[in-house]
Amino acid sequence: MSTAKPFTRSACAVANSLDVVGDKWSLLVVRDLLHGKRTYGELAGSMERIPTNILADRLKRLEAAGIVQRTPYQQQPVRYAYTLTPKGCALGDVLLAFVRWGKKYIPGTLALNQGPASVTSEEPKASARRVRAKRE
Amino acid sequence: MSTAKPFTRSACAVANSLDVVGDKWSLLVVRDLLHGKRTYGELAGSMERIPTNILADRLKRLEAAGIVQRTPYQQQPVRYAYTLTPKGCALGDVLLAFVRWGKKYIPGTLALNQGPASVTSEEPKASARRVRAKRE
DNA sequence: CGTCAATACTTGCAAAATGCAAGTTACTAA
DNA sequence: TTAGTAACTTGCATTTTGCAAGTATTGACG
Repeated sequence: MSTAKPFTRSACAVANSLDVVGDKWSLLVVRDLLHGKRTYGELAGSMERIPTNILADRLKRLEAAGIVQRTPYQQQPVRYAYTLTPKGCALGDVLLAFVRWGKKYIPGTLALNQGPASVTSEEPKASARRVRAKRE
Repeated sequence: MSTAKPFTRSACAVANSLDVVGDKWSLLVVRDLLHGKRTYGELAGSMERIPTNILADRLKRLEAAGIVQRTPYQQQPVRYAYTLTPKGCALGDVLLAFVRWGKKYIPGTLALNQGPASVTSEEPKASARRVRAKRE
């Protein structure tokens, strides 16, 4: 029978979660995505200065894991917007736990507007939009 | 003025939390400590087979971060027991968030008795105790 | 006394991940 | 044609991981 046991280490939920987002950058990308950032440039520029090759790699992994979704928002020069899937949004609880713990036990740290309001639907304004505004 | 800004990346609570426990093993050690494991051998043997050098390193880091506490429980051959500080216990909420997320979104995973009951005060029985049992 | 066994770590070294800088591709405005 | 922006990719040096084996301490056994 198909025993279906692709677990790297064990069946522990914690261990397997860490195999997906247990590194120093993945959850920061998810955090920024929750905050409303959507393009590669926004993620690369605004964060804690994640190296661009790491960002590209994390986005690929997170997409493969079904946590982020990549959709083209423009055709001519194909540009992609990254958004969280329900699975990715659910990581907000983990983020929130980290925020609470960090704020309480690491003096000086603070939460950057961890509100659910920032996940509203806006278009990737400015940047690439500016281009075709003049054309018509 | 003493601006006190020892932050590696930013003042974000998430980023700083990840700088402390944002790797694949640290939280698993905390998990096992929450489950009642206390000695180096128990941690090394029972887990998802953490390499022993990594375990030693993580215990040092977690101790330096004020998350675990190392206390001798025996003098002759000095043996240490590792326990969680309040700061370390508080990571239980983060673990719990991971468990919930993992169980929901990673099929097949499960929580290993994540009960707070296991943190009661027992002695590091067996192991080193067996030795002097025969003496009397 | 010599050897074995157990606990708790270290050390060596190959393999993988990370981080910085620079390059590439696509396309458009001037 | 030149310059500029967005989105990546590539090279390479440094760091971290992981596996295996070794070390140190002490009691047990013969």
